[in-house]
Amino acid sequence: MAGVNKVILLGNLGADPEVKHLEGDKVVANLRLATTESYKDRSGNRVENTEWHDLELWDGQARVAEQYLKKGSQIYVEGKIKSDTWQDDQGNNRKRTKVRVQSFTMLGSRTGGQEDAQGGGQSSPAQNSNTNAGMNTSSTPAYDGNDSDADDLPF
Amino acid sequence: MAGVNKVILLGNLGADPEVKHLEGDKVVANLRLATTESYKDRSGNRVENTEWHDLELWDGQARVAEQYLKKGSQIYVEGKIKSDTWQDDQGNNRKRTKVRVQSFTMLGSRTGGQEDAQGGGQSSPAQNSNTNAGMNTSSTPAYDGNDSDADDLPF
Amino acid sequence: MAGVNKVILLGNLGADPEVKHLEGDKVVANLRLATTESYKDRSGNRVENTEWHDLELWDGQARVAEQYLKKGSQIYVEGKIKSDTWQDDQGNNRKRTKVRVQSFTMLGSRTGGQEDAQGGGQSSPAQNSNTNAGMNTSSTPAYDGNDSDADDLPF
Amino acid sequence: MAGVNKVILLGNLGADPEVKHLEGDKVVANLRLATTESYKDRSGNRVENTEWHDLELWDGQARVAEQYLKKGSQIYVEGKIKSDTWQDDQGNNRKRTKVRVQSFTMLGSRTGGQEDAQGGGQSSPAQNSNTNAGMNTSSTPAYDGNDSDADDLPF
DNA sequence: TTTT
DNA sequence: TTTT
Repeated sequence: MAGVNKVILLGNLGADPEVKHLEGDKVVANLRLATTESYKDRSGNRVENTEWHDLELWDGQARVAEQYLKKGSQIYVEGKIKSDTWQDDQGNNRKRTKVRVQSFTMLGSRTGGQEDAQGGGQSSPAQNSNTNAGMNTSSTPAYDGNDSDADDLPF
Repeated sequence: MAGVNKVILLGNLGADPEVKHLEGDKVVANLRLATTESYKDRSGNRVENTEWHDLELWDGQARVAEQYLKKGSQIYVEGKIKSDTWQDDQGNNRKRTKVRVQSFTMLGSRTGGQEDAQGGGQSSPAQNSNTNAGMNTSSTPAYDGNDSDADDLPF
Repeated sequence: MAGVNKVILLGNLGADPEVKHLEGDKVVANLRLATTESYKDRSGNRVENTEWHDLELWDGQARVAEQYLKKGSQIYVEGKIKSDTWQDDQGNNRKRTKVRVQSFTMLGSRTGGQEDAQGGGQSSPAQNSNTNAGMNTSSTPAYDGNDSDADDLPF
Repeated sequence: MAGVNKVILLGNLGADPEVKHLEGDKVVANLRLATTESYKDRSGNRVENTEWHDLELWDGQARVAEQYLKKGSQIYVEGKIKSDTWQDDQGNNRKRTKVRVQSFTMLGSRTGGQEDAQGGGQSSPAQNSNTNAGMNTSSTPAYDGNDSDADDLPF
């Protein structure tokens, strides 16, 4: 009965977050995350393999994502697999799988250049560096996922 | 560039493994795994939520699954998310997500009764217990996923 | 700055939990958990290797452990590594490392026999089975670690 | 019997790797890794908490670490907890816990400046950025931990 | 002793 | 000291 459903991802965003502000103060953000593995094949050639993940974040997490993440951002994510199933117009069973994010940590950005990878707005000089500013949406375990509490935003 | 794509699951099989023996000694097994979380809602009622995962195992792993797993088996799984994308008859982009298993460990079975949850064939009395016989397809990290080596089967 | 410190264990308790009730309603439980890996060495002999872990649980988690866990219990654990450092009588720097548990799930018990591995008290027949009764101290992510709330106990 | 003993860390090195070349081509590297969590306490003050981990890497992994890691490097690590126990001069039981690394991925470096944190030699412009050059010691699961194969070095 |  |  008891189960475990845990996903750990580390990769880069393929696009800016898509954020929807719903009624009742609810917010949802959808992210496209690429995780790339690279290895040598038999002939010794380096091969790269990229997997694209659909991430879904809610409320506090979504707001942090909206403010600080953008195309190219590198993040570490913990979450769980969550599938939606429905019937399409032809009556076929359809399924779409995404990762429901429970916490994430910003690691840096690949965009390079002088733009601020963390989305601007911080006054702390430390976080204005382009490299690995490091920010965790749930650094203290006691509030993991408790994203309805705006005061829990990590800054 | 470097990425992490890791899935950790613990749950029970919804059906016996579906195994296909392909040419060239290759074997693939598909499993349906349920992970159930349960929690109390606002009204204090216990709610259960089951997620179904499509697992894919190859070669050595698939052979172990074929021999020892069945409907009801409880397993711990490590793997990665892997999606297939294609166009359907109507030209729509389709996507199917599964978990490519890298290693798994048998924990027990929910089938109860006197049947042998481990699929029979073992002579060890210890492993004939219905509960938590415990078997790992890749107990030693050096061979994690090296499932082309039949000698690496864990028994 | 941002970091990840995560431990995932699955094993059996070597002894009953040691529980201390402190002032101010605080409770701490210490567990000894064995994780065993087994593999074949070069000569093809099966080798078993057991690692012993010191687990520390607080408050709600500790209370669940006290009630339901005992020597032999099989559990799945998520937590983090946490070290205490101090100077001993001779002025040497000493360090003791343990795993601070954030959530755990009961998987079953190896005690066999007719005793109720889950500590008794449940009325649900499903949970009275000796096998894998399955109970999670934080099945819903929103309350992971929120162990100060007695109402969050999973039953 | 079957067990799981898994550690996932993401942090920065507190010092350059200490590498010992042993007889028979064996190499061992020891790393000091800091994982920092930060959270707000009740008064709303940001608190930082750093845990220091002793990492041990062998052979192929150790050689990669020696070449490419240094003080300040940010890495993602998978491994397992491993303790040594012994008796000290006074006959007391002593225990030292470390993390035996199974795979790691370089994420970047905090050293800044013009030095190439990844050790130089890459021609890909993407990898010449000082940030998040990304390199994985075992990108393909089939060789996780198979560090006796020098050809498995990821470049 | 890292990092921000 | 667990478990098989």
